[in-house]
Amino acid sequence: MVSRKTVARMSRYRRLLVSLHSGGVESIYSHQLARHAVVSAAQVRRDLMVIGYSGSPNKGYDVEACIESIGSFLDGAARQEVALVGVGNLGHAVLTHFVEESSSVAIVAAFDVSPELTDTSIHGCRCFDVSRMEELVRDLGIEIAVLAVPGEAAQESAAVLVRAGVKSIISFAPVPLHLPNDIFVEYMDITSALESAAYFARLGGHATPEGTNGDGDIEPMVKKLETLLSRSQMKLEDLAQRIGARTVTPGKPGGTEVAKIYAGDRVSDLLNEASDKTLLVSNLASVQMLRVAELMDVPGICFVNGIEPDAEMVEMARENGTLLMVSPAGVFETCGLIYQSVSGENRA
Amino acid sequence: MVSRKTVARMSRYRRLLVSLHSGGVESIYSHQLARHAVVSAAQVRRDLMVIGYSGSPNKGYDVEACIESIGSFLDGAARQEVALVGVGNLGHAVLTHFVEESSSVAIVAAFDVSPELTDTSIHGCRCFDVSRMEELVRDLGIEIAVLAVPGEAAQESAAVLVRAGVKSIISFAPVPLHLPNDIFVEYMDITSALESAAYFARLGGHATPEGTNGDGDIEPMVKKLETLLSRSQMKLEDLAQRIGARTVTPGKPGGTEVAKIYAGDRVSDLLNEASDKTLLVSNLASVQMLRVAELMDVPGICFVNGIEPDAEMVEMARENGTLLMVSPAGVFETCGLIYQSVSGENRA
DNA sequence: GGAGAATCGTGACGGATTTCACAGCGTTCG
DNA sequence: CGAACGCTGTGAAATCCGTCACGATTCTCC
Repeated sequence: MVSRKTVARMSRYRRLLVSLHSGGVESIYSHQLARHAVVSAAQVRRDLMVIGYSGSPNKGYDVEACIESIGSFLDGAARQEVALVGVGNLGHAVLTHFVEESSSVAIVAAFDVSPELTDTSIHGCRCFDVSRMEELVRDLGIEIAVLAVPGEAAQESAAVLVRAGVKSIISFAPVPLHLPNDIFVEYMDITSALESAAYFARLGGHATPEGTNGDGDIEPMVKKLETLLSRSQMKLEDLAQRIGARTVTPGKPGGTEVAKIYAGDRVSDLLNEASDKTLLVSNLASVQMLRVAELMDVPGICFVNGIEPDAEMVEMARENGTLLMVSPAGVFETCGLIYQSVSGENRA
Repeated sequence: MVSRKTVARMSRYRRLLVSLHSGGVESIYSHQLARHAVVSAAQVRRDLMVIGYSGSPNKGYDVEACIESIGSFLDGAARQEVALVGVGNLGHAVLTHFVEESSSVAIVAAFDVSPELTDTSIHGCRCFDVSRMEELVRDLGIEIAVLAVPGEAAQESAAVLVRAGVKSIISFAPVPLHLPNDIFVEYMDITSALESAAYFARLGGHATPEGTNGDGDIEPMVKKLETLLSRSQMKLEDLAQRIGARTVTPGKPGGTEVAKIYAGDRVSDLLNEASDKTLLVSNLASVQMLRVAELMDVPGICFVNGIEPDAEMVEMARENGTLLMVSPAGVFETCGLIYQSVSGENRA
């Protein structure tokens, strides 16, 4: 019996893998996937073990095959159809979420009490009056429902759905549902989530001691950071996002991995240290820096303190295919953020 | 250190207690609250122990004091303010959810990229351009944020929020967030939830063996059901909802507890068995039944198979203050549902 | 007043889930 | 060609969480 949490992680893995695959990634190691999914590497390996997919020790997991494998575990033979109950704001939001998804689950019918919605079509999904719900759900053989109705109506709607043959319910209503215990219920309780969030916000740092990062050993810090960076398969663009920097000019198409960070503007050091996988962090937005960057094939530069490069530099960077980003923080903070972003991350 | 799940349950308890309190309930036993919250009685007691609230062995927990106590645990000294990022359908839905809530958390500002939303007010919440987010969040000292933006924008928004001092984030985006690990993140991932739901729907009954219901002993079945019913403090109206029956005439104001079920139409038995806390389940919609009901002070009758009482009966029932409901299912199914509803319930 | 029944509080226990740690194995480099 | 490296797969340990079971307490009813 595979647990609820494991299944949820599978879904997450698949989404990440699909995204990576479309980005051209062919194979991936457990710790890389772990980083993307924000879980531990051991967790990834164990989860993939559960579904019986094996990677190779030297190439890691084949992304395509792994997606396939998760698919055969998560998805049924036929596409599974979902009913949506309650077409208010939340219902609309849920529908919007799923128009693009060509996944193996699809919302095929919506129900609401409001007469003006009846027989309209929203994002390609037909809306019926709630009085026809039981009949339709039963006849269509729908076994999954999303409950987006007010709390008062939730229990009753759920009871009707279950009677019509629904096996799984996702409820946004802030009330516990009383249902037979072979019905799967997933609560998405915003109120409760907010109150929890408030509690933990007030509590302040409940930081898990960053400690040894699961697998790997602890190395001298510099070495470690480099290793982590190169392992993380992190693209310049990702990094920019993670530290909240704004990208001014795009880098080379397809993105570039970053394996090293150099902070400073000492050209001599730079000439020694920089490589084609180095991100330059500098508070000196001069053409000079760009020239050095081009010389050393440095793929990206991050200016700090919110310093904007002038038009000439932007032009030059664009021509060279050098990625320029601007971080509002200072050198120290920027480096700190990057470090944190790579080494000490929140694990769900 | 109190766990995430416990905190979430606290929130749930409080909401239920508040609702019960406004319904006139003064005190409550652990197993009653447990039933409402769909958890085990032991769980309730342990949770309340955590926050240091003590009930009395004979009266159970004082509802008002308990609400108070949970409040002092969950809520901070000052009201905590929340920022909403992304004012699409989902954002609207979240705002709607919270207009009525006069709780200790409040959404005070919303942010969106869309210029036409800027400086509008939605449900009394001012909407700003996202460019001012960092500044405003920092200046207002907001530490909690709800992230209702598309997946692509989630990581960047989160980074900005954290830089502005946010400690807790609730994210609806279907991507894991890479953040320092002293930031609390609660994911409300609809996609993942749906895929899990699909998986478990297909899997069919993963029923937890209903087993001994936590505390109490196992008694002969009839006795047990009665005990459970009387313990459950279940009102006729609740029961109707839970089995998906439609209420035709209301019962006595304030509702009536139901402690016993009698199914059948043998008047002689009925005269022996029925009490003022019995629900009659019958497939015979005759005036005769109503007379007996009145005679025995039976508070409610449930007709099965969707049989509608005629106008005369409805009139009579209304006069007598007898609650009439109609269940679409047969006697067997209705009884089964009630039984299930009382004894074997899904526990989240 | 004492027996009985019901409840709460809590230490002990057990199951589930995650992490640790290491064997096994292909790859790379000297 | 052998040694070192880095990864996967997995048994074992650790941790978290919920349940059980029982003593303590209070009320009710002879």
